[in-house]
Amino acid sequence: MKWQELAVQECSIARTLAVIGDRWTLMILRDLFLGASRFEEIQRSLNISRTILAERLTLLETEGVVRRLAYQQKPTRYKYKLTPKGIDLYPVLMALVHWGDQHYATDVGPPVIHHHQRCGHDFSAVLTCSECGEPVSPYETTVRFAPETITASTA
Amino acid sequence: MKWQELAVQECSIARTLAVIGDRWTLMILRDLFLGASRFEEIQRSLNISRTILAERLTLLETEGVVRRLAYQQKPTRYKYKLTPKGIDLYPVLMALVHWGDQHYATDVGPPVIHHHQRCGHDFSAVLTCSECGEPVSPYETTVRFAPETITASTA
DNA sequence: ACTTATAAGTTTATTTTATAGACTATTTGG
DNA sequence: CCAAATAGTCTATAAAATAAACTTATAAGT
Repeated sequence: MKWQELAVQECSIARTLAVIGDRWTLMILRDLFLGASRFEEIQRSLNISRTILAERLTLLETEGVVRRLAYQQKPTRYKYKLTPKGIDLYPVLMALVHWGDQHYATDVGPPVIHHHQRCGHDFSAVLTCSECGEPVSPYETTVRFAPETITASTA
Repeated sequence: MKWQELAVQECSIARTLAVIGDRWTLMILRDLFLGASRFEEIQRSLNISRTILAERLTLLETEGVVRRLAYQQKPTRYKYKLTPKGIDLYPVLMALVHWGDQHYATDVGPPVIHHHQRCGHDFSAVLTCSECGEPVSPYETTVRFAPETITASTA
């Protein structure tokens, strides 16, 4: 199977990865969450190939994850801003951060500290159940396939 | 910058993506979470190139995300099993699922349903604060860089 | 007016990675 | 002896990534 075909799989992980699952897109999204918005800004921050950056931003815009906005005229120049759909990726980024903090922090601790203004504490991401609010571990969950869908190829 | 160099960045997202951020690894991990363990099983499920699968599994083993275990002798054959470090990726996978369910579900609903045995309900992943237990939105958080680390190149 | 600088890309040439499919080694079953 | 199964490896080709130069439009400095 080629990578592109993931988009039409009957699996939410596959469909998600078809949009953000390549080697640089999540780094671009990190920068956008940290406040970067201009092409040059992201390019310099990541030291990424301009070709790749342009292509990825186009895909993200096509998918509605970012919006391309003119921030000046003469010449018209554009910046990129997360849409609500893009902001919905926050839990993905925070889950990645947390795993990195858990398993790749050095002796000086995590490189970036996240602060929850509402409660006033530095925090890390915890996955909880939408129904009972408790933390969820994979040992106490089960999975079933929705009956109306074809799942054989993705099971 | 080349992809490999992400591993030595002062950023937990970069370090995490250096391990699991390529186009197929998260799909392989999905299969492992769903109970797949043998090479042929994963290869057939994803219809992935055997070359890539072998290389990715080797990297995951090197990084301690999976363990390679002999499940028979004569000939010795191996299966792959998530380590505790690998199981710690559960929130990442669930965050990806949730975003896909939110934005790419068809009219028949999400293709896979997750059930929380402890509370008895079908659930979706909610990101909460480790300190106050409340759901966290990016609008109510701030970020700061740990003082001991070099952050200029990753800010 | 001329030169330099900036921003947001695009183009080109080269290197690296992905992909499909054939092939290998080892054993069991018929 | 032949076929089948498993876990890979090898090879040839296609696709993607990378670095660096180039483009277009404008403003600022001398």
